[in-house]
Amino acid sequence: MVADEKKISGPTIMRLPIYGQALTNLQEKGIETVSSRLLGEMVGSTAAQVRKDLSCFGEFGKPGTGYRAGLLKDAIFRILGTDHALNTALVGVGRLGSALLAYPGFGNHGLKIVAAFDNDIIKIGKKWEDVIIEDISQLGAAVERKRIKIAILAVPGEIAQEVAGKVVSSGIRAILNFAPARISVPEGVQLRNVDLSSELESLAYFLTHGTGSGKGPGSREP
Amino acid sequence: MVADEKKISGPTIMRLPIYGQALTNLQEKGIETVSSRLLGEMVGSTAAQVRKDLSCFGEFGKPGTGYRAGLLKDAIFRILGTDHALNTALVGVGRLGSALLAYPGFGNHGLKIVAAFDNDIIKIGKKWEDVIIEDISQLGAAVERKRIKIAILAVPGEIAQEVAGKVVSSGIRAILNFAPARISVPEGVQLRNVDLSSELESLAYFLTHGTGSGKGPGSREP
DNA sequence: AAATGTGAATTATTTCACAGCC
DNA sequence: GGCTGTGAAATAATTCACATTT
Repeated sequence: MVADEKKISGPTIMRLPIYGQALTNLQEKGIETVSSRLLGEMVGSTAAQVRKDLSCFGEFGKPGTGYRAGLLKDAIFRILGTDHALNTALVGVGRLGSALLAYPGFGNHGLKIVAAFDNDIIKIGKKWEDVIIEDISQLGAAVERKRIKIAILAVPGEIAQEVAGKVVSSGIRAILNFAPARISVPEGVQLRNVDLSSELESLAYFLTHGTGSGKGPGSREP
Repeated sequence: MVADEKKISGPTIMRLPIYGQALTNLQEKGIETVSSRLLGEMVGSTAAQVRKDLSCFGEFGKPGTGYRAGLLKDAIFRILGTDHALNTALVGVGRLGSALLAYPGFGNHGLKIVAAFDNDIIKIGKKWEDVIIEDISQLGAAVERKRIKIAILAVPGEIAQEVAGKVVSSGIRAILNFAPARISVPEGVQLRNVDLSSELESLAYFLTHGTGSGKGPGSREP
């Protein structure tokens, strides 16, 4: 709510969670201060990149000293919006879905899977990691009752588009899609596809064709 | 082996698998020809982008007609290197790992999970999706015997770096890392991190701060 | 001395626009 | 008429270099 953020570029935003993760690690080790150089090393980037990214919002670094890990971490999660509760629904409790329910890291910060849906009569009513699986028809009601803001889609590719439609109808405006299929959503709905096959296939390219690592997450310092 | 590829940029390579997927869909429907406009729509991009990407290698499009879906698809998988066998090992058969073993799409093209490893004595020797789980100590032998080229890491974050070391020692030169931790590898080893928490967190940003969708996979036409 | 923040330069990527082909 | 391939323009992102602060 405070008016501080300037304008943050796309790639920078994709890196913020990674900085947040590294800062959390540092804090757990009791380290209170970190330089852009060290932070860059931790996340596989450069000092200059880190400073540019971090210069977007406020001033959390002191020349000669570095950044205050705690303050910076809090600021990052505040910018991301994960400092307050952001309830999430899992749609599709198959193998991948149930793995995501238990994935460590999804439970951190404001993000929390508070409901799970499936169309398999066998699964409905069962409890999985503290969440009772409901029929997909209950989605709309649950979204309202539990203030769900984000849906994680982990359904078979063939029904992904159909299910995405139901998700959008229920009022959800952000979808993280793990289904091996492209879906389309109306304007105003945020969509991110995590395509596991694509990741593997593009990795194959870099394996056979020399070095270069592309620019996806990962890589080594220069 | 043929000398045709020009120089393909990083972002283009990340999109090739997605084009490949779309072209496969078209081919299954019996559609033999596709325009850059339609292909762009299918993958959530623009016609100009598609043409630029596809212009990198050879000429598979005919003015006035479009691209030959079949030929283009084959060319893409040949460029990616997934037209011939590329054996893959899964390391870590926990919830996420076993979901990946069964993930549809990983079995397609040249990519195939031909071995799985874990350190849990209970799991070792069991068969999961046609693959017998072996002790991690067998990794080196299996890499040589089965010509394994890529490792998929799905182990707990705390041991990810240690396991990555073993993977590299075994001779593997490409790692797809699903562990919720950054790992570092020697130069010459291709590394790609798939950080599920980061994806969710950056999606949270775009949810709260208006539209813009970043530039990760996903988005809508202009 | 060490490290940030930032304008400027460089490099990369996307978009445009149009000549040439079917 | 519709569509590709591509050089040129525009936009975006990274890297550099350095003035400034602790």
